[in-house]
Amino acid sequence: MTPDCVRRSSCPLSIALEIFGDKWTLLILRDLLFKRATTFKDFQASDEQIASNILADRLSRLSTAGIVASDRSPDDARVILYRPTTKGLDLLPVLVEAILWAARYEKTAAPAKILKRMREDREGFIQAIRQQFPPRSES
Amino acid sequence: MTPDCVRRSSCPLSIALEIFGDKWTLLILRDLLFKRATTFKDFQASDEQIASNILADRLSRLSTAGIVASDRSPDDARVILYRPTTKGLDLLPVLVEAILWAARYEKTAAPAKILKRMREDREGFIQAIRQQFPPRSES
DNA sequence: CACTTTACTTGCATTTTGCAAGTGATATAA
DNA sequence: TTATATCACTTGCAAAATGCAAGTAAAGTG
Repeated sequence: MTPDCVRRSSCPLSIALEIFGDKWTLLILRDLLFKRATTFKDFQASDEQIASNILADRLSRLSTAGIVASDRSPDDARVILYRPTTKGLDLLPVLVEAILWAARYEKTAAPAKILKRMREDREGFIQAIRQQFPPRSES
Repeated sequence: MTPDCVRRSSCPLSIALEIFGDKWTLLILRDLLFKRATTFKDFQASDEQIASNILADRLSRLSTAGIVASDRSPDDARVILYRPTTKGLDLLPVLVEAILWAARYEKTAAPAKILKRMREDREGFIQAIRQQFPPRSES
């Protein structure tokens, strides 16, 4: 993947794609935001079976990009707890639009109820998820 | 890239990413929708300098996925004219959200005027672009 | 009829991905 | 205290995707 410092162009879409334009990055964000994944193990447990080296790489990039933050668990010093920053939460509209598009045109397992909610009250849906993540200083 | 027939999971986001989760696919769509690119040459002319083999591969995937359609030019039989289908136009919200996100958090060359329009009248902005593409039977 | 243009394709080097098997630090059980 | 398990990675290597430069066929131009 392209490092942050060398950009193909200054087009916002191109820059966005250099940050999350791959098969895994937004899926990690999905687990973080929708499935409340917090640990490395949680992310490894998703259906898509991400390889541990790729997961480690993506988490580190997301962290560098300021999209996720992490701390060691106070209960177990082995565990690292990942959480979205505001910049990460602000990717929710992108996730929602991508999900709605795929659900409209492809055969997916998206629950009809959630899709309905997303479609009919996009803002409310996004706000409900945001509220699950308490504001922090470094976010 | 993953072929359409073998899916990692039935999650809509995962499926969406199998279709456009790479560094180039959405940029091609950007050129098609925002810059009115119609020919192979037009797409090659973008700032990001896509390699011709990758461009050919992505156009063929987009075509297979039903996101773009193409016809030979009536004026010049060498030229193939690409255009978005409805399914392609329906990716506009994803593009817009990605652009707004990048413009908010990264240094980009996005014109302030267009961003303002996108932010303040997302629906109108999208509709204005849609109307530039007349409806067709195969779209 | 030579020359150019268009939309690709081909061959090959480089980079990224994916898989399986570690590793070190910490926790837990005996 | 020691053995074992768990957690968050790392490492090595094969396979796939990407990027570059050069080529090609079909069609248009002077």
